[in-house]
Formats: sequence, structure tokens, C-alpha cells
Amino acid sequence: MPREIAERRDAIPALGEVFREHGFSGSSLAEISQHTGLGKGSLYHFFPGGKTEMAEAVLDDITNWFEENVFSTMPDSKHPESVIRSMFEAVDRYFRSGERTCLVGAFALNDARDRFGDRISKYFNAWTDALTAALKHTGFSEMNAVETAEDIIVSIQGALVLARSKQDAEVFIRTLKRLQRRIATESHGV
Amino acid sequence: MPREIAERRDAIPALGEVFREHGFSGSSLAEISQHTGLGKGSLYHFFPGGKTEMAEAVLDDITNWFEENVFSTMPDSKHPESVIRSMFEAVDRYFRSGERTCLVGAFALNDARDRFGDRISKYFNAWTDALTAALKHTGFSEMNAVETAEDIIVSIQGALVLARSKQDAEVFIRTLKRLQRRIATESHGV
DNA sequence: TATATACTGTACTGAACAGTACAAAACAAC
DNA sequence: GTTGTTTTGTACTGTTCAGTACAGTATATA
Repeated sequence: MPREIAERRDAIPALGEVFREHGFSGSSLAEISQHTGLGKGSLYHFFPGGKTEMAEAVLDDITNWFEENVFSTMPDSKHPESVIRSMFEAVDRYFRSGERTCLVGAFALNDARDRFGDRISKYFNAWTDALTAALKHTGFSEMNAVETAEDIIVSIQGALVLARSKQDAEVFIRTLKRLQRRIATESHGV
Repeated sequence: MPREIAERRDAIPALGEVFREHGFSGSSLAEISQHTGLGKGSLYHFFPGGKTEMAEAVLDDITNWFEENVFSTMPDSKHPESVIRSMFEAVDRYFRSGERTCLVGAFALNDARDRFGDRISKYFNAWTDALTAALKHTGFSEMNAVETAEDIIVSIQGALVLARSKQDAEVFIRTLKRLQRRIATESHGV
């Protein structure tokens, strides 16, 4: 019977869950050990840099997932709107329709940003750029695309905060719908 | 010469700064003691409940400030738009034009919400209700007022996340302007 | 000045913390 | 099965943690 966690990468989803729940400084090695099922020996074997390296691995994993599932645009498609639609679908899936928070955003709000600032800004810049490009392909002007992309990411992040604050995931679902409605209207030229 | 911190309430602004910077679990009593200038003896004298009571006091203080400066509407004013305008001004002042984060939102994103959930939802519900009422007074329909109020708070929270993530407070300033522009347009009936 | 109360510094407790050391065990390759 | 490598459990280090105990000092009131 093969081990459940035989590689470093196998531990990353569980690590993500712990950091999401407790934040960076609130995640103790005891908690991490328990939740991943790995003892200290294994954890420091896979992540010699300790907690910091674990969090970096999680952030990198998140960014990679978004690169593949959210940021990847197919510019010359015949149906550029479908790129936007699939972006929203991926976002909805990732955040479990508002039940899950954004670890990157959460880290940004306190001193974890000082440790991981480069990864945090990379994530959001990549998202902004990809969304801007996609909007331009659906007919938005350069200026309007930039502005709308920022607005969309702002709204998604805010919806995650508010949904969790009010313990009402519908806030997130409503926000995603509203954003898509707006894009549809504007791209038809209003 | 009177003591600088002679009352419990005098310590609250400094406590707020510490929690804002380090989060709840990241704020050690050593840090708190240093930043407030109060020894452990004094801290536990004023806050027998320890860190939890300190954070509760900060959250209550924030909510009170918003009650007085943001949520307080004057329904029968001759210029209902001025209520909205002063709300935005107070928000801009409080968040230092995007340089400051929302402690309530930050607490909501991890397990601090489990400890302080009632205060967090109270804060956001009060804000939503006040804003909805204000929008109705400027001519928004019931339905549109509710939807727009949620959208505004979502955008403010998201702008704070993104501004800090990108280390660019302009995101927040742009967002506030955009929101005010939208309200002006819609209230004139479009 | 006497007395009561409010406040504060310091020393302490026991637990939890991140991280290290290393021998034992599991594993792979042959 | 022998050998070399990867992985893991456990015991340990020194530090920091939240919280307590309490004597000493300031302050207010009279």
C-alpha cells in the first residue's frame, strides 16, 4: 500500500486548508502536523524552510491553479465572451460559491503581506492583466477594460469578505451574477 | 503630569493598531504591552478577559465610530444626497484613503470570525441597513437600494484588499470615486 | 495626614511554540 | 538479500506564549 503523502506536493492542499482557517501566524506546526498527517520529521524534510516555505508553496500552488484555470485566455477564439464566462465559472468553482475565502487576500490584510508581498502582488497583477486582455477581446476599449477588470477583482474580493462576515454565501453568488450581467450589457455597447 | 493612559478607553486606539498589523493570533501580549506602553499588570487590570476582551473592545469602538460617523443618516434632510456624500467622506477618512485596512473584514477571513462573529456581522449589517435607507431617500427603489448598498460595501472591502495587495492606495480612491459617480447617475434616474 | 481605591512592575507558572538532531524504518535498485 | 537513499518518529533545545499573584506605588477623598 503506497503512502498517501509521498511527495511534497501531496501535502499542499492540506497546508492550504490550515493557513486558510488559521492565518499564517495562527497556524502552529502541531496543527499542520495533525491536519496533513505528517510528523515534524517529514514536514521539515519536505519543507526545510519551515512554515514560511510551506506558505510559499501554497501561494505558488494557488497562483499556478489560477494561471491554468482562470488567467489562461484564448485570444483568437470566435467567441471571446466564452473566455470571460469560463473565467467566472472557474472563480465560482475555486471559491466554492463563496464558502471559501481567498488566502492571498487574507494574507494581504496583515503583516503576512510583508513576508509574501511579492507573491501576493504577482497573483493580483496576473489576474488583472488576464482579465483586462479578455475584456478587450470582447470589445471593451483599452481604458474601459482596465477599469472594469479592476472593478471585477475588487468586487470578487469584497464579496468573499462580506459573504464570510455575514455568513451568507449568497452575497458572493449575487455579486458574480451582477458582474456578468454588467459585462454582457457593456460589451454589447451601451 | 497626568498619565497618558489613565483609562481603559485610552488604550483602544493603540490596541487597534496592533491587531490591524498582526491579526488576532499574531498579536502577542509582549507586542501589545510595548505598543500601548502598558505593562501586563495594567493590561489585565483594564481587560481582565485578556486578548479576547481587548479585541472585543476594539471592535466595539470601531462599530461605535461608524455608528456616529458613517451609519448616522438624517432622513428628513432637504438634501438627501449630502448624507451619502458625507458617508463616503467618513469612509475615506477612516481608511486613510486606502492606506488602512478594515480590521473587521480581516478578522472575518480566518478563525477570528469564530470568536467575534456576532460583532462582525453586527458591523456589516448596520452598515448595509444604513446605506440602504440613505439610498432610498435619494430616490432608489427598495430593491435597487438593497442591491446597490450591498454592492457598495462589497466594493469598498474589495478595494481595501486589492489596494493593500498591490501596495497601491489609488485602487481605493478610484473605487470610491466610481461608486459615487454611479450613485449620482442612478439617482437622477437612468 | 489618614485611609481607601486604582493602578502598575515584576517575578512566576506551565503550556505551547518553531526548529534541530538523529537513529530507526521504509523504500528502491540491483 | 545487500546497499544506498528517502522518509519518518521521537526526544530534545531554548524561546515565547497567555495568564496569575501580589507587593508596591500612585491617586483621590476627606
